[in-house]
Amino acid sequence: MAQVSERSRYQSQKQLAIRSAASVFAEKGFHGASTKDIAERMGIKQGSLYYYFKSKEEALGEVCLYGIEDYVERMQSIAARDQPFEAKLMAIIASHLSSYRERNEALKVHNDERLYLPEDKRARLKELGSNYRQQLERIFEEGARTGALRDSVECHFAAQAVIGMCNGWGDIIVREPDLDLFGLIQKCTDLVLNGFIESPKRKCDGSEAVGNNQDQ
Amino acid sequence: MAQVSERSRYQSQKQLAIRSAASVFAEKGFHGASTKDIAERMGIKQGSLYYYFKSKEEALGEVCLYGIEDYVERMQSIAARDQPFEAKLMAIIASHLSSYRERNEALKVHNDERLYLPEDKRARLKELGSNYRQQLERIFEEGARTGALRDSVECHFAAQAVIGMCNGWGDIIVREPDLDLFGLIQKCTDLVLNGFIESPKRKCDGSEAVGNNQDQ
DNA sequence: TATAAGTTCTATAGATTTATAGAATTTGCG
DNA sequence: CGCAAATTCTATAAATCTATAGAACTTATA
Repeated sequence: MAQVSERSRYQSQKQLAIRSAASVFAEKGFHGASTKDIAERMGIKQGSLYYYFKSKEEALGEVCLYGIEDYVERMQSIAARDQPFEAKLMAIIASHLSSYRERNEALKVHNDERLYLPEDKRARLKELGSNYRQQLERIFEEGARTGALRDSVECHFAAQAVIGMCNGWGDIIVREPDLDLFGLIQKCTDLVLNGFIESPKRKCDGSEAVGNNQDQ
Repeated sequence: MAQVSERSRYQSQKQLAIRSAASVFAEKGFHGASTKDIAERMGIKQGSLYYYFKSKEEALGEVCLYGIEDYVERMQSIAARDQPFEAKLMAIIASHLSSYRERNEALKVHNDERLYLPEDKRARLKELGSNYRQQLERIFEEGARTGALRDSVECHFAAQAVIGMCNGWGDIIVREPDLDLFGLIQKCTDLVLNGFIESPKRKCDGSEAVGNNQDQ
């Protein structure tokens, strides 16, 4: 019956295995999750899981990689755009927060569980994470160059702060399915751009940049 | 009887047990840590640990409570002060970030591992966490009332955002002992107050630049 | 010193988990 | 159909890990 090739079945089952592992790891943590849990969520028996993963640790490695690869790809596509700073920032925040709502429990697993991988298996993840942060840093640097940012802003701090803030919302987004993601994206962007304080000299050009972009 | 002395030994050993558990849980996670690990860090044998904890889960509960109690106490003392909004905000950020550098691996454990406690054991933690957030919310509300904050600021969002951002720095602070904490505190406060954007010219009335676009 | 309470140790039952081997089943295809 | 490869299953060893029981050791004090 299956018209598709064997290779394709393997691929789709492997994908299912990775997603099942992501789901279980996100819920119970790496050490709290058993290979039986993962296999059951996938609909096969515990022993069969080893047809797709050499070890539980390898499963974690693949889940983390899957999660962060997607995350970095989005960043690259945003960074490459020809848009003003404010629009890029909002797109990045939108992409980051959205990935917690979408298929991507894998990103949460990467954030929370990657430290349980041995050093050598974490090298690639580090590279990708640094890449993400550096691209965000460069966006801030460009914003500073074009005069959109205050002179005092340190781009390394800024990038780390935005990433950290978004990661912080990740937990809440996952736990509260009814949360208004779009409103949250706007409020976060507004915070990062303008802060909370009342200022006598506030830029208030509402039409600019911020309302007109949506990322997936 | 010798109550004083023996009682005192029990107390100090129990405290040591809680800190050892906090340290091991912070490093390996609740499920990744064994009671043997905790006992060894404490300098006793695995079985002896059960003189101080009825179960591993109870140990987690006590660690989490220890961590967040301290955290909430600091918030209460700050909230009670008679200071302008900006000073309180900075004090809160300072307190939060400092606790990751100090004795308080317990706060990190609370943040990362408390979900592995059963519902009923988490009730008290929830209460304390809510208390913290509500007090911070009230500080923002007061800031709004006194005109220090923009009208459009939503205090619930603001409180959650500040907490999330600080938690995000927690991981980094723990991992990088040489990080300049005082500089970080200043930069975080500056971000929350002023944002990153250059704000030249125009002041505007109530209508906000970014906050008014809803319905997704 | 003798005693009793307090603290820690040893040993182990019982449960769970990872990973492997080989049998059994399913699938694609000539 | 009937073969061979791909996929999944069963069964299990070996290594955990939690929690308990009871023995042994410590300490304060009578």
